[in-house]
Amino acid sequence: MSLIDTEVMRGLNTQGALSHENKALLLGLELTPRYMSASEVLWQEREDTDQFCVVKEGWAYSYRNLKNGSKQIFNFYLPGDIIGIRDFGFTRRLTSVAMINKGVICPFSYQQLFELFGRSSLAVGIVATATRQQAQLSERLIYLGKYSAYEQLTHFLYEIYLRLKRIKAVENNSFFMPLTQELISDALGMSSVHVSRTFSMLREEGLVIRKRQHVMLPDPEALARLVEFNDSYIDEFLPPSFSELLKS
Amino acid sequence: MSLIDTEVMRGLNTQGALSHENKALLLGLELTPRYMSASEVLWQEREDTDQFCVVKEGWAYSYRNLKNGSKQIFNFYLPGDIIGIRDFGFTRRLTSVAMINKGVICPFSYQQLFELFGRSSLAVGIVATATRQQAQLSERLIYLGKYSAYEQLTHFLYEIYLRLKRIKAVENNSFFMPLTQELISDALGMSSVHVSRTFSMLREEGLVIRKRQHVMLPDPEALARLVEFNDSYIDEFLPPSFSELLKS
DNA sequence: TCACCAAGCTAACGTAGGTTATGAATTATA
DNA sequence: TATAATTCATAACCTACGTTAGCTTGGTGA
Repeated sequence: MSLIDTEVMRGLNTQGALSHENKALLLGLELTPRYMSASEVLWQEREDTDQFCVVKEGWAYSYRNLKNGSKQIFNFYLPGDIIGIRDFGFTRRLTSVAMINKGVICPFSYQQLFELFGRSSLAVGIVATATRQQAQLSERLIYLGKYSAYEQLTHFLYEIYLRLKRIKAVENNSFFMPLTQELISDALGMSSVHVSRTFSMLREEGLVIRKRQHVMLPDPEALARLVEFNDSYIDEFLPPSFSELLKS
Repeated sequence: MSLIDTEVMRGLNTQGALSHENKALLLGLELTPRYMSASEVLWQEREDTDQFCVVKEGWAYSYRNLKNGSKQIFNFYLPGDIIGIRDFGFTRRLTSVAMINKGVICPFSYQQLFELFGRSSLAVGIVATATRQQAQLSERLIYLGKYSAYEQLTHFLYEIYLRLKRIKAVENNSFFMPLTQELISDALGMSSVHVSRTFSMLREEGLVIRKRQHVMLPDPEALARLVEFNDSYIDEFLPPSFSELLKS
């Protein structure tokens, strides 16, 4: 998997926005795959930052261990996602990142990206990726602040569903989700007991059927209606002016 | 105020990182000031995106009105902050932005920025700004998720204090903060009643003295210790490699 | 100076969700 | 196949915070 296969670049590409030159630059970034075992740590908070990673297989997550013993998860990374943009512009990692299940990641250095910046307009793609991730976090912020656990979990599941659908990892409204309820609770800022309770509610209502790591949403749109999902931050293409720039 | 006077660019500048050429480019962005009255709206959610703004005077905030009638505030913008980076890469605004008190803002178009991208390495500065804002949000996420209202408010006040100190708006541990308790409650995701309760606690403990829009923190470091404040996302300079790039 | 209104304080009461605990189901390891 | 370790479900109890309400304070304008 090369950088061109990541979410944003793929989006650019399908719009025919990338010039041959820019494509060549992206493909030129040699991405040597690294095989990761489950719960293997990519990096720890406060380590020096020197690289991004593209997830090729498996799921990963960024988190911070808090002084009170609990853990806050910021983001889950699915295949095609770029990890580490958050730390771009800082000398040290702001969060730790670890694999959830086993998988494959492809690291590439900041240095390589700098060289791109100097030679091409691809920077906008990176900026766009960064803002997209920020937008995802912002949506989470809303649900943390103002909605009940029921609505939070609904929103979370629907977001995962949409992201997996984008990478063709949903079949018959079913998908593989290697998350324990404890991981979910760390992401949503609630207790794992309450995650369980809330899953029970969703199950009784027939909205979510879950068997371990296998999730089925009989009627995904019903979930979306429950939370009035704002999917522009996931689905939207780049504005036309971006495409123009990238063709040059 | 030109773009060069914004937080990140100022940081770059004081490190001697900006080449003459890049400085000239930044200064060339004519920023015509616009005088804003209190609670005037800069833009609404879903409007077309076409510009950033630099806050010259006054405070502003980004927010979204929720279907349940409440409001979630994402960010407060102080003088020197750039508003609108969040929307860069999207065709429509993700949040509304309004002034809190009266002030002055300087808009500049995305188009102008694109031209910079094509001609210089300044993109890294923008990326860095975007990631810094993201980092701020991430910290808020932690406090929303895992900490009590007391700790949240403490963290919030200390963050404002630090940001104001950076722009020399703190004197004798005192500063001007034009926020009502209701605005704070919308930002922290709690009720305004509970914000008041929590302020009372902080007052009784002698940690925060507040008279309307005037705040004094007799011992700021005491607050920092309470929340183990991670200030790297506010204070840290850019990594050396960025500076190198920007000199060219 | 008075009237008005927004902002803030405090109290009383209700509830969503935290905590602790126990047991069942599932997976991993020997 | 037995044993241990996770993961999940459900119950009982508790608390931080939301909600509603009534009062005080301070700023603003005629």
